[in-house]
Amino acid sequence: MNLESILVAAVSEAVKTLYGFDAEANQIQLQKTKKEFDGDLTVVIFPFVKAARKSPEQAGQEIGEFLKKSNPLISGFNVIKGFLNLNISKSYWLKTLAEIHAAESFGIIFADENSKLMMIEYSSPNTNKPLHLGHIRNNLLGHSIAEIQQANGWKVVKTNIVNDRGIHICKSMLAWKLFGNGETPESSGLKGDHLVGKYYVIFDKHYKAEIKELMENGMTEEEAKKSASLILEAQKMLLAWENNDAEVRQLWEMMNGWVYAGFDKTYNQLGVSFDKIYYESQTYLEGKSEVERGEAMKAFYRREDGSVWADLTGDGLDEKLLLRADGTSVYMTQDIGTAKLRYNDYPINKMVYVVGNEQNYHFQVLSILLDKLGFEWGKSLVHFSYGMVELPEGKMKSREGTVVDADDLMEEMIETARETSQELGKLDNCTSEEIEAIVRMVGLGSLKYFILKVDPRKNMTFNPKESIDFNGNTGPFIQYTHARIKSVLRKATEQKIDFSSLNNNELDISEKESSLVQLLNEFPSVVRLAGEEFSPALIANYIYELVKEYNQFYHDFTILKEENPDLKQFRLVLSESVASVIKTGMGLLGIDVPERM
RNA sequence: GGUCCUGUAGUUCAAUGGAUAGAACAAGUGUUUCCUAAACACUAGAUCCGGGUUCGAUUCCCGGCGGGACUACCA
Repeated sequence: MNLESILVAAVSEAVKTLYGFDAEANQIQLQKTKKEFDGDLTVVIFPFVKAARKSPEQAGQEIGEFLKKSNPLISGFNVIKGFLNLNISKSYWLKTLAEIHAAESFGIIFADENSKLMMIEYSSPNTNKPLHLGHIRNNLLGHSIAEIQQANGWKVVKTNIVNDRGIHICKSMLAWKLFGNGETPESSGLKGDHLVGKYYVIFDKHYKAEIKELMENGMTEEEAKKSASLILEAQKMLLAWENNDAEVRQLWEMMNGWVYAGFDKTYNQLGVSFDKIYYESQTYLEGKSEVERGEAMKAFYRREDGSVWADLTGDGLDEKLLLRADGTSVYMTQDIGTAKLRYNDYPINKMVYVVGNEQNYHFQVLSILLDKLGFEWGKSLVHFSYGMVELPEGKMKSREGTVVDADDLMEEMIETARETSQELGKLDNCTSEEIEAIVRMVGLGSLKYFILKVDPRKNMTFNPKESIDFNGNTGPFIQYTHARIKSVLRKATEQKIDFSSLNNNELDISEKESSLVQLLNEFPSVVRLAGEEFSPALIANYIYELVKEYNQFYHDFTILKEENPDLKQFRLVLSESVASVIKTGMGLLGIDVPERM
């Protein structure tokens, strides 16, 4: 039984004995004692004052006395207002640290054959332009959540749906065909995804010019948008693609090949990966046939022009297009097909889509459509909806060139890490390979932590003009602390000091030390909560707090020069445990920590 | 218009209905013969407005005001 449940039971017994009060579980509120007060854990007395018919102070005093007498874990207490602050015995914390230190993978639950399977979709890029900062948030969240769920005992399949077909792809293809003069990644020196993105922009430029011209000749904007030759050509291309036109398919394969090579580099740099990749081009036909099946079973209906729709007005929503009049598919069509294929391919217990909150409506609709098609799992899809990354001026707009490119940003962060390291002279004794590895770790660590420390549901702001900090609540701060601990441990090993376990369980350790053990002890429940809430931010904030506390300890106490060998050993064990939790926790965020920096 | 999200120091972020609303950055000041000063310490600074529920509300409810997203034969 853990400390909390022991105390809850003890408090329950206390109020029963003292006041004849049968407390319900949620009435016994145990919380961590705030820093400014003496104590480790605090019982909130207010729920009992009515039954006690005493002032909160008096009741707190009585309950405190009772607990202290009946429980050797409690070494003391004090009451302030309606709060009973309990001191937990030092020996308890020593025993706890020994357990933490001995644990194989503290805080982690491994999956076994009985574990349930969670499929997590993230990234889901379009193959018409390179990845940007918004995708970075998506990828980091998806990867981290997969790690966190795995640490909570789920079997996880990471998946990606590549939106490799559709009108937007045809736009890049058409522009390249018209204006590209055979340009390739090799001939241009451009990364493949950037090259294709360039033609997407070129399409848009020419398309806009054409619209403008048509409007000057008297068309309304709406008419012009529909009748511009470029868009008609792109639509024709999409139709040709769906009809397996050899030439279009060949162009498509070539350009997508460029993009995939580029994406692979970006994913690799970012440190994310997938167990199973689906391609829209391979799932949309399944979606189409599902839509047709839905039409046959009268879940959907066909309009006179041949387009197929779902009427969702009964669900409080609008009507939703599922197939265009020319028979081509839309985004929703393929998502239906992809979902079905996934459930065919895997025994999925929980399907999670990591997709931005701008698509809340889309997933609401998808869920209903799958349900209407008779899939019993339709309503159980989880849309993990995260907030947008905004610039100080507002949303990033690819057409206005305000996007922050993923490759550029990562490179900048690594360069900043390199400069900082040089200024501080931290890596003067390292080989160039080591330097490369460390500055990469630190640069990416700063970026990843910056993004993941924010509550995923909230929008966040990124200011490209102010580069991401390396001091304070940042990735490098945490990495630095880890490196410092490792440095001390290396020296201890050199000095042949044994810190493989604790020899003395009756040491008189300080408040700061016992509170560090207490904090370490919270790690498993933070991992549990992060899993339930789908929130890497909880892990990030926890690690920051741990590291901040540890740095105070490191500053105020000496480790290797401590004269009492048992105390020295305790501090080494404590330090090693902190380093281990930092490494594990940061690992759950997809952030590496260095041995030195 | 409709649906949904959101509003905390100058800025970026925290706070299972609990104590004097925490950090970081930016500003100012200090700490190094001592295990890595990418550290530590100190000073100053905030809950959009109005009601309600509660012993207690940043948190829950209602009404304003501000910001955002969605509401495409785009993805």
